[in-house]
Amino acid sequence: MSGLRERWRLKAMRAIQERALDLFDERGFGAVTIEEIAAAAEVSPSSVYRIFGTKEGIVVADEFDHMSPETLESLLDPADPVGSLVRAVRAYESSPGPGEGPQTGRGPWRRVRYFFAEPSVRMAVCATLDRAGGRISPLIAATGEVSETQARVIANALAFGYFAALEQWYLDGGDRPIADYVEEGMRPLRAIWSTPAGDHPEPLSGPRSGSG
Amino acid sequence: MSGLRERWRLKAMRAIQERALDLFDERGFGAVTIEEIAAAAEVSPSSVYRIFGTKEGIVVADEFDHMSPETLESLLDPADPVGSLVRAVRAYESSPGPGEGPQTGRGPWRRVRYFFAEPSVRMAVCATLDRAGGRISPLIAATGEVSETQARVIANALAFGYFAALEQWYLDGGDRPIADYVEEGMRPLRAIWSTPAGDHPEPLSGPRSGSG
DNA sequence: TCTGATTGAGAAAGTGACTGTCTCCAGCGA
DNA sequence: TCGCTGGAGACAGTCACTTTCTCAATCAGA
Repeated sequence: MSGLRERWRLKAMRAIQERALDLFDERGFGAVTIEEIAAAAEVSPSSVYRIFGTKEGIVVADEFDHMSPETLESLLDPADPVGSLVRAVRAYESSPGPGEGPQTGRGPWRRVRYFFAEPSVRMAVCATLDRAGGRISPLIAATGEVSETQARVIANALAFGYFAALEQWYLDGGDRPIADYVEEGMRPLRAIWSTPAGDHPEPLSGPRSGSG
Repeated sequence: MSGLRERWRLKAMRAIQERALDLFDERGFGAVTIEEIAAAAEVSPSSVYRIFGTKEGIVVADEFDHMSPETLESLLDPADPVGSLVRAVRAYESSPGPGEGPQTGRGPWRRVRYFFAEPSVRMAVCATLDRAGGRISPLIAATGEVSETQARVIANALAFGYFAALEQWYLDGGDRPIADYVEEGMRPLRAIWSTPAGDHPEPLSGPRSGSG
């Protein structure tokens, strides 16, 4: 396993991201072309597109998109999605190396700045979250506690609630754990699960409902 | 008031949207160029960009973006955001002319198909909802019932919850009132407001909290 | 180790969305 | 009626992204 080709790809991926962020930090996202990034990373522009799809993809590098359904399922407890999200964020946050501050240049959080500073990147992040919601909702629906529509609503609330918390973290300067923001910000959502299940579903059925 | 220039702009706007949707329906979103749309609407490509900004903008035509802060504030009751959203949707739905089915070609809902069928349009819709969330959240925060982060989370839950309901409506074929989907889908979110206020806030404060 | 099939990187040309800039005319206020 | 101005059109340029082709390197089988 792990053929040379895979290795090359991984190496190129890192190189492109690092060099691209260097250039972005230096001259701004919009002022850097894919061609320049490719040159700096010593790969061809084609490879950049093969690996990341879009310019924004270099920054977003959708982790959720590449997460296997099994991993996602094992990560998300449908009975306590907020809690599992908080735990996941906390685990992720403490993994690379503690003490390395947010905007200290390095670290995986250097990217996050562009999530909120660059409109097109923000848009790409929203698209990623949207896809994440689409993957989460069936897991929520599988519990049978809520209708399909409600599962979608809840899944989106989770995905974009996380985003909201992340933005607040960013706006505050990024020097507190993100997980704290997620936990605090999403506390109201927990009321959903502390409500008797029977109070939610009542799926669409019966006569065509009110305003016809 | 209502100078000729305004008139021209409105007329052009309608023409562009109508003709563009005709072309999209006929040959697909991706296969139609701005130049063709401009020609069909008898305006210059520059005007298309001046009016809609992007190709996707022709379809999305962000109503929320152009809503004045006052209108938004009068529309949204921070004490019952879900309820006011449902009411707004119901009002909007019954306004143009009842009985005109969704995918019967005409009607304002012809556009919605592209929200979900065309990825780039979907992305633009997400961006619009994201901006809507950004405008809603201060209204939620103004109540003082929740922290700023929580207000952001809730605002996003509302905006993208609406989107989720709309998608379900679309997937079901679009022959029931959207408001029904919104009402049913967002029912769990109402639990947020039926929870004693004091249970939510507890804003970030005190010692730098848990994991440091 | 050699051989053939396959995969994937690079090269290059093309497309079209979007951005400036300029000109000019028509609408608006005096 | 007469400037003034804002906005529409024309146009050239940029660059993200696509498509296609070629070729080298990798991997499977003998």
